[in-house]
Amino acid sequence: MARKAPLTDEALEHVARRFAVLAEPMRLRLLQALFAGEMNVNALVEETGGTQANISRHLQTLTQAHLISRRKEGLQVFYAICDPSILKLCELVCGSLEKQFTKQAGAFAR
Amino acid sequence: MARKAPLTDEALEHVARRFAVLAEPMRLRLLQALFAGEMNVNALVEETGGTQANISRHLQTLTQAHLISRRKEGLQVFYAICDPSILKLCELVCGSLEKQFTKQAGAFAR
DNA sequence: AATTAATATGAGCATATACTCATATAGTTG
DNA sequence: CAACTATATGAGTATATGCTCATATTAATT
Repeated sequence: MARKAPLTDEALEHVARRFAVLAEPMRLRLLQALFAGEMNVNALVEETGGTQANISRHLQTLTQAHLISRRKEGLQVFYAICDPSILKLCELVCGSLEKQFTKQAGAFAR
Repeated sequence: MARKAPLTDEALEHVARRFAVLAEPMRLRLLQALFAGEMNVNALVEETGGTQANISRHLQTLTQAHLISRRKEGLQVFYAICDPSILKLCELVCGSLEKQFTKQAGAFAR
């Protein structure tokens, strides 16, 4: 966030939208699968255990947010992570949550 | 995100929840105000231009997520950021969006 | 051209949550 | 204790979005 000037309302909405896109477990599962590399829809369906229709919708959401790229090859469509910040974002959150839970656990430890 | 083992479903839900808490412009505005330091509810109401009831609810959400701390002093309640990762998260997203928009703008430039 | 395979999408339902208004609670002061 | 101030919360409404089922689209194959 700005160290100097505050963000405009429009900028805040964009930031919020970015966080909202990441706020679905199924989409995180898709991203997690894609961290290993490019995959097509069917592979993602199998990997995540979701339905084809639902996965397709989530992939659309991620694509429109420019978090993943779409490459068509014959009948298949391959998706891949195209925003390098995603991994860092997830790692930051995981680290923060881990610390938080550890601290809470410590309140009981003796 | 895990470089080795994938996150469990429960962990993914926690991560998604953390992102969801950050996915509201008004909450981001509150956090932005709090980056400058501890503030009470009334000050935050004035700073953000929201209603008292709404701000109070958002502060509750942020508190329950352990992103901000709550300190009561007489009639007033002071809130402060207590999770250092928030600033980095917001900066990462802003940087990513900025790069994205710059790139899109470049498609038109000549 | 007809069939098959991979992916996308329209429609409808269910749920979550942001917002408002009114009121409750907690603490202070006369 | 009564009046006041700061904050929280119950109830209700509106909107957004995730999910599913069925079907559409696109591309390959025979």
